[in-house]
Amino acid sequence: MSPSDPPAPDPAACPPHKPDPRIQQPDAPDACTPEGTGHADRFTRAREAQAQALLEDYVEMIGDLIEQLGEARVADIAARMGVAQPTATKAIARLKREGLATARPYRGVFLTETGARMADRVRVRHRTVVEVLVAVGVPRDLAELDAEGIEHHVSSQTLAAFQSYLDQRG
Amino acid sequence: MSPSDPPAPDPAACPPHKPDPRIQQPDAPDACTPEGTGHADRFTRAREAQAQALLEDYVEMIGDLIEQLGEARVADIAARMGVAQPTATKAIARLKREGLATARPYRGVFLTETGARMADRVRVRHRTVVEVLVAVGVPRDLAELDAEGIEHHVSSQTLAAFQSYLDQRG
DNA sequence: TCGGCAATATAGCCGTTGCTAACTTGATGA
DNA sequence: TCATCAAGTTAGCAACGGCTATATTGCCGA
Ligand SMILES: [Mn+2]
Ligand SMILES: [Mn+2]
Ligand SMILES: [Mn+2]
Ligand SMILES: [Mn+2]
Repeated sequence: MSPSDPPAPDPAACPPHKPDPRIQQPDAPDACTPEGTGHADRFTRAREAQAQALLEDYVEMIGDLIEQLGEARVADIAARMGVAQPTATKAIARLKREGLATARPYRGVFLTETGARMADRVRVRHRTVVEVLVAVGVPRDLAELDAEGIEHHVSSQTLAAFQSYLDQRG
Repeated sequence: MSPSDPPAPDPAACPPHKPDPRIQQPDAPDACTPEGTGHADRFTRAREAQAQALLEDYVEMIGDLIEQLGEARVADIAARMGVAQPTATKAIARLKREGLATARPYRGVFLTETGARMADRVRVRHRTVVEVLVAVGVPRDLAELDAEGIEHHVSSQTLAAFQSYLDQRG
């Protein structure tokens, strides 16, 4: 596993990189070929989830701000996200592009119907993730921290399993 | 929550954006000011975890490939990550920059001591996350998928809690 | 009313992570 | 031996998400 320790491949097991045009039917998964393990989709999936994460957090937070303060200002959004104001403005531009928010320049930011629905969904999921973490023994403060990243990778089916788990253990 | 529904802020509760130079001591958390809630660190933390995610996945996978095939080739890395070869090459360049891997051009990729240690740590964490998900009722296939993203946001303390949970419930 | 200032927007930089197209290299087999 | 061609690299593009510096706007109080 170190550069000075060149690997000793077992030549009998998995001859690497000798394209063997013999009996291979092209769509049969080959145990000796990395593609055969089908791990790639996992990473693609995780990347897609991550691409949504920023939108989800902004939308949830804008919903919170409107609820708590009556409006969502760029300065407040930026402060809560821990970014500079132009960064928040740029993110809001993306929210608008994706139909999740609207904004009147130099005024507040508002959620569309779609955005508001996403905010609610994300808020529920966030709370459920925290509760599951607490239920398995994570201190609540820490659960709150870790959940902020974890939540975006919890699929709806996994979320359903979480809810069952919490219900059934009262 | 919609643009046509301008918020009705409770003016008595939290007068927004009137900088009130009165009795405020500057470092006292203000309940009416979003910064006072101290949520920003959470997101900063999640962003930092995410910045590590790519490195962690590559390092783990390179370790797997060396173990399984005796060597880690760019083509195999790219295939398993579900990206194009130049994307893998670029990621490997970052691994080298960060002291996690070395590579002989046109030959294989190798892990440094640091990289190998990270690979082991990440592999253990990945398995633990999957086992916790399974333990709370997530089907194993799905647990494997979701864990690929979740793992990177599980802090070492949360991981310790996960391990205790798994131990204590046999 | 209107000048000043705080909030917001814009411009432009950087690094990361994808991609495709084109070039280089080196291993293989005839 | 050496031509071929798969594997790898390089070049260059785009989108995203940070940032700072600067321009703009609109709100409030004098
Ligand atoms: Mn989050
Ligand atoms: Mn959240
Ligand atoms: Mn992962
Ligand atoms: Mn993993």
